[in-house]
Amino acid sequence: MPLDLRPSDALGLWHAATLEHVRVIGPDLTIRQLAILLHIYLAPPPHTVRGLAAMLGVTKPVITRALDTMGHMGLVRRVRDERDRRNVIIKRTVDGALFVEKLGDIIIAEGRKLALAEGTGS
Amino acid sequence: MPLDLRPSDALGLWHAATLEHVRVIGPDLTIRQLAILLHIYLAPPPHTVRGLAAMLGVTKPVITRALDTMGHMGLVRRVRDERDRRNVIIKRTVDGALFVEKLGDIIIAEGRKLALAEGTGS
DNA sequence: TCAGTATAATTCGGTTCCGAAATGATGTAG
DNA sequence: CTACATCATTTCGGAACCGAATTATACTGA
Repeated sequence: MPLDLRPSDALGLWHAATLEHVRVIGPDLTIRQLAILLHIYLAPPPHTVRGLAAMLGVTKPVITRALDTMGHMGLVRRVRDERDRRNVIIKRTVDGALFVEKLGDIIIAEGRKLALAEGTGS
Repeated sequence: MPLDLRPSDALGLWHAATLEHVRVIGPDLTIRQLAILLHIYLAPPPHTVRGLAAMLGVTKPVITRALDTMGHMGLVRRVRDERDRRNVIIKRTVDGALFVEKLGDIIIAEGRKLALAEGTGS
């Protein structure tokens, strides 16, 4: 049951991984953009602007702007839905997958460090 | 050993908690600000601008601006160091402690949901 | 006292983000 | 074919953030 976190675990992990995120990845991603990116890569497709906006409880321009930025970084890709050309389908990219994988590595590494620190401490 | 996360656990937890963070807390905190805030509340004091800047690998103006914003939100407080009046000591506040606690609750709640979902799944 | 060092804050031009409202493009129903 | 509905995007004014350079304040040592 690896997800039954105690409060000190939860915040300690967030602290360590967020710190490492800033150090390694830098400031070039807001929390909203991160949430959108993770949802695109971890939730089953298809993903639309409207769907993402509803998911996060934000307006559609927020999604459009985030896709602009992340598209420019190569993390996501837009494709018109040919069934209904009003829709835009957001696709994954190789660079985006690598980015998400790297984030996962950071979290796991920091979690492991904390587990070790606790083990020696108690 | 609650922090020995598998890759799917780590990213799943990040996904769920970041999503909930955006929904509940909103956009009013950048990743850098979050890292600074967590460090102030989870690492032993005293905290100075210089120390925080070195910790995150950023310049001091980044910290100054973040403290301006978060100070205005009531999440942290600045106090001049009377020993060496060049230094600024960053202090915790009640509102900041409540904020961090709320974030911890979000993470724990999402972690518990994921643990349950895995339990039924396998 | 007077340079030199160290700390935090401020300024600069440029970029991005915010929410709200307006616009464009596409589909649907009468 | 004409309204209407539904998407996504663009525009607007205002705010925050970015890195780099500069300024202001305070300590230190000769």
